Amino acid sequence: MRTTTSRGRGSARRAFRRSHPVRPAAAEPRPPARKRPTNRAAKSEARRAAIVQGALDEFSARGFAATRIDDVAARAGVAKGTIYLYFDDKEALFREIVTTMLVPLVATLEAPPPDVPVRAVITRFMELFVREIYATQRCNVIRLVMTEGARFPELAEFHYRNVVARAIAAMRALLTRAHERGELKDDRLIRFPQLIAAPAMMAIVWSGLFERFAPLDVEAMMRAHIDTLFEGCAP
Amino acid sequence: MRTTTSRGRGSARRAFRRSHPVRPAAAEPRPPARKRPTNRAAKSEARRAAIVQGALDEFSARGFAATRIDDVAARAGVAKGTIYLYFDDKEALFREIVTTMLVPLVATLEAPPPDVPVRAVITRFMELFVREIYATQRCNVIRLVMTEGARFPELAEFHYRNVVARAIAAMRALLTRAHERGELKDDRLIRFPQLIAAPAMMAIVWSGLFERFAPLDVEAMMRAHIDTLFEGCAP
DNA sequence: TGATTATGACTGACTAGTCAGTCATAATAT
DNA sequence: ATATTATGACTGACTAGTCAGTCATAATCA
Repeated sequence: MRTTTSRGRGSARRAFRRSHPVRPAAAEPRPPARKRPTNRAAKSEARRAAIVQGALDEFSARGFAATRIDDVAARAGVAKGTIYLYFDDKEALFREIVTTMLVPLVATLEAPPPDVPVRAVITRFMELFVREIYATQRCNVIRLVMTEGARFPELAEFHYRNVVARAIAAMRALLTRAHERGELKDDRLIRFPQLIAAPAMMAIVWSGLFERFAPLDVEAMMRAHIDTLFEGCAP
Repeated sequence: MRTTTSRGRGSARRAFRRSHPVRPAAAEPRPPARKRPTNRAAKSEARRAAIVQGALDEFSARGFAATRIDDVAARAGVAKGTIYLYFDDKEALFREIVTTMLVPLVATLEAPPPDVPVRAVITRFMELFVREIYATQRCNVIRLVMTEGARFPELAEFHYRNVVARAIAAMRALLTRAHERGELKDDRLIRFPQLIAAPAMMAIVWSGLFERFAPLDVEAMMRAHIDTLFEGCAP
């Protein structure tokens, strides 16, 4: 089935420019604003969005390998061939989803966090996680990265460099300042910021596997996590 | 491709009994020790083991959907048809692996833990995790459950009931006794024992996705985790 | 303005290939 | 001798990706 790194020898090269635009509007060599420059372009953008949404739904429900392009097309209300006008192949479509859904979110983490107590900042992060990730489709996207990432090394690497590494760097900066201010007793969390995010990941995995018969109160767990993180459990 | 819940309409029913034995050796109605009571049975058991091992390798490397039975057969040094003598279908083979590799381990957790300080017990658990799971093939099996579980609801449920639920129950019992002994300041961990295991899961996911270019010192992270768990990070 | 031509987005039947599972035949043990 | 176990060529179901052709819309002309 050629699951990984597929590239049918003569794949839709034609579609490449469309598939990786730098936002077409800006890059064009000036078609000097004739009439409505929109109708065609607008429709195109809408179709593209429909395809991405359809693909996200299907990938979320079935995973990469088991998703049929025909089903994505049906969901997007589009013919199969149309998808190949917008995306090179199944894998490119998959990458697009992951990229567009997750990368923008990192900016939030990197925004210079106010010098309020770390605990307050981390508490806000956790609220953000619950509201903007756990409760949204982004949760599915992250789950997809975790479940399919091992089979798509470039995707995993891209995700690491553009999401994980940046998030960790931001977190480290924050923690380091807090440490200097004397808000942390040592550098444990600075060395392993993963410890802060681990329960969030646990929540995503848990909900994907066990939610049906063992629901989890994620908000409460996150609160318990933060309490533990700062106060510990020893009396 | 019929990834999920596949069952070619007329699948190898013949093989069912063989595929779910209660360990043939024990259950047999006494074949009263002729000469070598072994040759046939032993060979059979060896083949079975070879198949399971081959399947584990392939599934670990490629995931369920992308694994070809032909490759499993090749790896096991066996013809394709032979696999269907031992297992009903691809899914049964997959289940077998998960079951036999993980279930036995739970017993260790359930063994009445000595009434030493919780911290010591949990430290031992973490060492056990690193030595018996993280550093072994079991790590791949758990990763498989996490990555494929969502597409195999029965598998996820089986795994929950036979591994996760039992581990959590054992952990809760342990924590409750510790709480009564005054070793915990409140019931946070009792309500969310997931918080104890979260970094272990993080380690498994991380190693699967990012190990290549961002290795993680799991032992050190686990030590940091335990320190945090009990002492917290506030000065 | 309205008629005519050009464009390229869209379609879906089709190709080329994959792979789980079967079964007639062969090998082997008792 | 014959029951059991193993083999691997084969089948049939299924799907990613292609491409020749259609048609709504845009551009151009009269």
